[in-house]
Amino acid sequence: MAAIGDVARLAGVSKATASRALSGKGYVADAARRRVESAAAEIGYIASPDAASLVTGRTKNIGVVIPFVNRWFFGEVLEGIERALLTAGYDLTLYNLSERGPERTRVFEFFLARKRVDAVIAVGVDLDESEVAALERREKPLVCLGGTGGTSARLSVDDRAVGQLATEHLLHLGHTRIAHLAGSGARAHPDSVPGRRRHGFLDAMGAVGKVPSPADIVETEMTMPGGYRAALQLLGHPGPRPTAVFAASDEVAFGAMRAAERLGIAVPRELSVVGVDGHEYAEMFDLTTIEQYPGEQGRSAVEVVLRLLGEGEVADPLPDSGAPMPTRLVVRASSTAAPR
Amino acid sequence: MAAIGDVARLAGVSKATASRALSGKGYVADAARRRVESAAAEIGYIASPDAASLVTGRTKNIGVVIPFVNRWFFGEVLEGIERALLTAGYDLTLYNLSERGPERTRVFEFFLARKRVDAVIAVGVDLDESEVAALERREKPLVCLGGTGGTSARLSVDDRAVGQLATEHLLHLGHTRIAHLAGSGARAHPDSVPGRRRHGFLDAMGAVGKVPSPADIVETEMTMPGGYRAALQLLGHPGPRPTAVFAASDEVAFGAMRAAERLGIAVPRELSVVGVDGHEYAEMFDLTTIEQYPGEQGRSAVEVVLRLLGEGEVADPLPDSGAPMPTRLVVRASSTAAPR
DNA sequence: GCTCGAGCAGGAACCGGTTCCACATCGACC
DNA sequence: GGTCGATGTGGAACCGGTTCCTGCTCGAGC
Repeated sequence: MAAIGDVARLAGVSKATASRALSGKGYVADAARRRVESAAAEIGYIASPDAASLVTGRTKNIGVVIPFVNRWFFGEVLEGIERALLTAGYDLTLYNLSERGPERTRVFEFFLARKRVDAVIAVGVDLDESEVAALERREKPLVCLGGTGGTSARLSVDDRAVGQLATEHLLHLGHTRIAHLAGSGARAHPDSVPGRRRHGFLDAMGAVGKVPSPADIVETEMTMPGGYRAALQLLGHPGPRPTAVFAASDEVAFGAMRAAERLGIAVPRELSVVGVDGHEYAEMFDLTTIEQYPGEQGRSAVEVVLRLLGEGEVADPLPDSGAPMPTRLVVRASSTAAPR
Repeated sequence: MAAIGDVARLAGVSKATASRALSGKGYVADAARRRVESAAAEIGYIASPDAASLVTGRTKNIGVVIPFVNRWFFGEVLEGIERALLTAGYDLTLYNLSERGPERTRVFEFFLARKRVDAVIAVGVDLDESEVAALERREKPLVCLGGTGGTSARLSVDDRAVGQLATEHLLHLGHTRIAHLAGSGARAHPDSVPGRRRHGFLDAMGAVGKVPSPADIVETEMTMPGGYRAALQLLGHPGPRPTAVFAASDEVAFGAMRAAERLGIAVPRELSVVGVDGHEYAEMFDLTTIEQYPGEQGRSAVEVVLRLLGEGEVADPLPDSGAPMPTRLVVRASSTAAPR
């Protein structure tokens, strides 16, 4: 394989000059630069990132830790991150981790601690102190998107407000008994995403003097089958039922709609359903939802990471770092309506 | 940051011995090995992969090219690959590429051609010669999972047989007019996955002397909304309709079922639907499907890659390299039934 | 005419490992 | 007792870049 020494020799300059010519840093005469460039092209020279990393300490590679790739929100975030990194000339190393365990420890202590990545983006991960410490010890910038833990840069939507808004929408329609299909751990971890959404739900209910019965808050895995099972449990028994459901995600909402159909409950005539995400299927299911823009969120996370690494114009204004990411309520009449 | 020289000094040995002790290669006295190990632990030494790669030429990093992360099949494959690589101590660098274009060229010519990855796994990508050549030039092993192009290692299910089996199932039930919701490009690219499934469909129909009318084969994006729109087009008009549909994927099938519901067509009484994939939602939707096991497929791809890289026991028998990956027909009575 | 700094180029050190080679020791075997 | 192979160790070269430092040229300014 061609090395930079070969290019230099062919161009009749030293390695130092060839390096400067190709990287564009430092003084190089135009003529020399052109000779180096054409020499490089001629022998198909491609620089070894390893050698460069070794001396510069930069790898142009970002580690991304994400618990699922196959849930819509996470998949979209990942795609957004990937695209943004690629256009910035960065690689993305993927670590697909969910539950705590030896594997997860190994990734933080070993894989991420090596010199391989310049920084880490953690999406929807609840980090504990030791994990954050492992990164800090190696001075790796960390950007968190959703999830909890990690002190430095953090991006997220205001999940409490999201839960509140969704619930208020149902209240405005005149519903009085509203149930919540919450994500698992919502009660146990009030700071987690499901916890915050549940909190918003309770706030909105409390504001109009309602205290939901415990049976009207069901926790479930945030997937379609999870929503399906939870909704069967919530709606499947005889006797009075809630007339509206706030589902912690669109996928849960789809499952709930499917369960309602199975139970012969008409949506929205007998049951209103609202979700969260702006899932690409929401339109097809005619689901009222609070959209968030995961692809954009991923892109923003990359922006912040690059800024932390000192890339891009220093003059670039920081993106309102504190402010929550945008969301939008999208009402679709065939999933939410006034109660009978 | 601690370097191997520091470890060596602390242990009272040379760099060479420290390196041998830590890598386990070459002769090292037990006592020395223990001293080196405890010295390394004491100062929290972690080897720099860049330095090691520079001299060994191995990066312990595999590039994965995949067109979508947010479709079930691809997400599962990706998860399977990730897990298998992680346990083998490899990193995974993700390239999320679909359409041909300058970006895709850039990835093959530049990102993948550098020394950063030891090998490439391409999932569901139709590679052209120049792309394959770019990898061969750099002597990077390439394993393909689905998709077309690329001569070396290739894993896939027998998609023609899958299409045939699905269709035969419907024929056995007594259906005579069967439609096919095909993936886009099925007709134009007979070697692609959708093309092969369509081929199997036509074969099965042909074997009983039927030639489907062109209107009964609709091509669509292989997603739920795609299946929905295609099914509306197929079933939405007045007049006689097909009594069964073979959908090119489960997601398409879900969309079709949703469309049927919207049109007031009862499944399976008036319309049988069969899909392909074994999607995690298939059980909930009670969908008859031909399961394949994308997670397993990803794992197998990793196995092959590692073997090509000379990892693992040389004695390991090759996994029946030529044979197609397994599939299984799962009949669920509430999506397929005999016609009225 | 001299000084000074900008522009340009090359030699050499260096990043942090791995590996080749030379050398030393020691027990076994003839 | 001498030869041989297995075992163990260290010095030094090397992988392929980047960057520091030195030195040269040349035009501008005094």
